[in-house]
Amino acid sequence: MSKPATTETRMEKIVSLCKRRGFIYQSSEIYGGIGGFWDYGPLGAELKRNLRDTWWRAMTREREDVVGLDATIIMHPAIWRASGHVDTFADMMRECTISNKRVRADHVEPQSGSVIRFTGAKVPTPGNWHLDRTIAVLMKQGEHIESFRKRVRLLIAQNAGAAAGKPEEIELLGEEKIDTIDGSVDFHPETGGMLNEARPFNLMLRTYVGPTATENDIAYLRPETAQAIFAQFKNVCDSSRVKVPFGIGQIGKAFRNEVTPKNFTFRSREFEQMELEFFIKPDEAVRLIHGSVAAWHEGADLSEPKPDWGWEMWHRYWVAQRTAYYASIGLGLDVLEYHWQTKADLAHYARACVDILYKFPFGTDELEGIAARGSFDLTQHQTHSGKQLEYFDEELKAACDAMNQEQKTAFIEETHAARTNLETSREEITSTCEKLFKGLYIPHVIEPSAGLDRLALAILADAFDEEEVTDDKGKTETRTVLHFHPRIAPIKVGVFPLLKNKPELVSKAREIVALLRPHMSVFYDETAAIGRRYRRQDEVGTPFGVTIDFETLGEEKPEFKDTVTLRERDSMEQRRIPIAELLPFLLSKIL
RNA sequence: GCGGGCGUAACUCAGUUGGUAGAGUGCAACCUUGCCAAGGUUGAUGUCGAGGGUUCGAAUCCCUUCGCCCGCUCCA
Repeated sequence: MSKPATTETRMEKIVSLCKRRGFIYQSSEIYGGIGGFWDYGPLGAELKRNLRDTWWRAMTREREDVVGLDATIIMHPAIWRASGHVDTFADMMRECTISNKRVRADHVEPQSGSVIRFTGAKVPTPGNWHLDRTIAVLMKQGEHIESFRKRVRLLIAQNAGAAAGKPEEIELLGEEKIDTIDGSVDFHPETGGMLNEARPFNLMLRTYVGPTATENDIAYLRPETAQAIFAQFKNVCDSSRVKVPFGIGQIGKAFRNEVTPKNFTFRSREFEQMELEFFIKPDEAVRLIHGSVAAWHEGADLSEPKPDWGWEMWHRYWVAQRTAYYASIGLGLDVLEYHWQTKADLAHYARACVDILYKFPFGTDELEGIAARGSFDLTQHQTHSGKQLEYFDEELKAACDAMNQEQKTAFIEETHAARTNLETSREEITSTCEKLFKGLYIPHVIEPSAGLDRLALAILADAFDEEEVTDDKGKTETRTVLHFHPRIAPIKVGVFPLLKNKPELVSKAREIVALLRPHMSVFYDETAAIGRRYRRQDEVGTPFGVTIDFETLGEEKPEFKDTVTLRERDSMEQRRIPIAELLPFLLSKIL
């Protein structure tokens, strides 16, 4: 579509910049591209690596209570049956033959009414649009024939798009009642259109393990990284001397056969997740050890974990931790939103889930979900694998050993009275309590799960800016700049000799590059005028520029010998700094 | 998957009734240049998304296909 540059949207400008400067390319572009897959170019690779590193550092290295894991993408298919992904990601779906609206084959409610067949439809006016296939629609019991016809016209119009024009202009052809049905599941519950044959609809990408590639060899590319953590929970416990509460963090690729990849890299078929599964004591265990469970209230102190925290405090704690993380890379509360899922939104096993959303140019959408998942996942894997995944808590055991039988009986009664799920039987509760008395439980889990590619996109969108800059001569122009936080900027510093045809300047600049290179990504540029070189770096978000001029060499003003001009990207201000102070200064900004 | 829009240089886009493709920006080289996209000279880059068809001749017309955007749909 031809349109003036001024109407190019912010998102289009970002996509264009990403391509032009080497942040993000379409995958397989020279072969026409492949939908839902994106490659990171030289600068994008640096940006993404920096983001990955900040997460890993904040979530594992800087904490005593989190360890890392790097698991395979392809795992035993049974994992995905235990997790529920095979069932919910592989439904048999049927589509309405008029509207293409999709429903799960096993979720169609039986309906009754008259089946009306039309041999086609047409619009007599200019476009000469026509539908020349037979369609069958259910006229529901009690539906008036005229409102039914109106509904069918609307249905056809919606599906045909602009070509068919207004619904009221559509002329239905060859109307005929062909059947009366009772309790049929062959018509779409909303549209009444006849459904096609059920087809498998699988959101997990498949492959085959082994050379024979038979039905028995099917494996899946993981649709999330979390399950590997649960599957290796026992190994980590047995080999790492970790004690609940503790977490296992992982960064890795995941794959989903999205129906509609969209919004640039936001919804991709291959993407990278950064997930933490943080295992905590069940509230009952906390209560046994400490006599009570700290309840969350507005303004509660979440700065340091406390031994008497229950799941809700831990959940809030991780929301606060993750918020602090986003602030540390430049995403403050002004660009984030929080969506607390309601009881109705929640998956049946989840106790709470908050989405952290970023205000993307195309809409506010999810960066991360922080879910309190109870003991669902480990319990599923214990059941399906037959392996004991309970954790032995010495502290709990010691606390229970100090209780007498009366106290234990009272505890069981309290627990039964406080149960949230009324389907849980007294026997189950008693059995769980007896386990607790022995120090055994399946840990509960808090799961902060973030999308690395979405974060990279948010960072790009947030950093992108077009500033109106007025120079000394009063000339106004647009400066395109990416305001990356120095910590995550792909290039930390640009080094420029003021003039490239003066060998002393060039060799001094090369010395400074050699000085900085071991510590950070440095970009050396000697071409074109100095102003242009600054602007080039602005456009890729380099926070600092260092210029070597004749003062650096000690000419004219000896007091400036071995100082350089340091130019700051956001303010465009310059100051002189001794070369000896350059490295410590830059390191203080990027670490 | 359905409907609509679009696909020409690295980017943003022109391209007349079908006659062998252009601009601006960017990039490279040189000259000039003392600090915010300076000036000058020169230069490189296109299977016109891909495949097929019509035609003496296709960026242009037709068919198929792929990709991107929007809406629907889907969405742990």
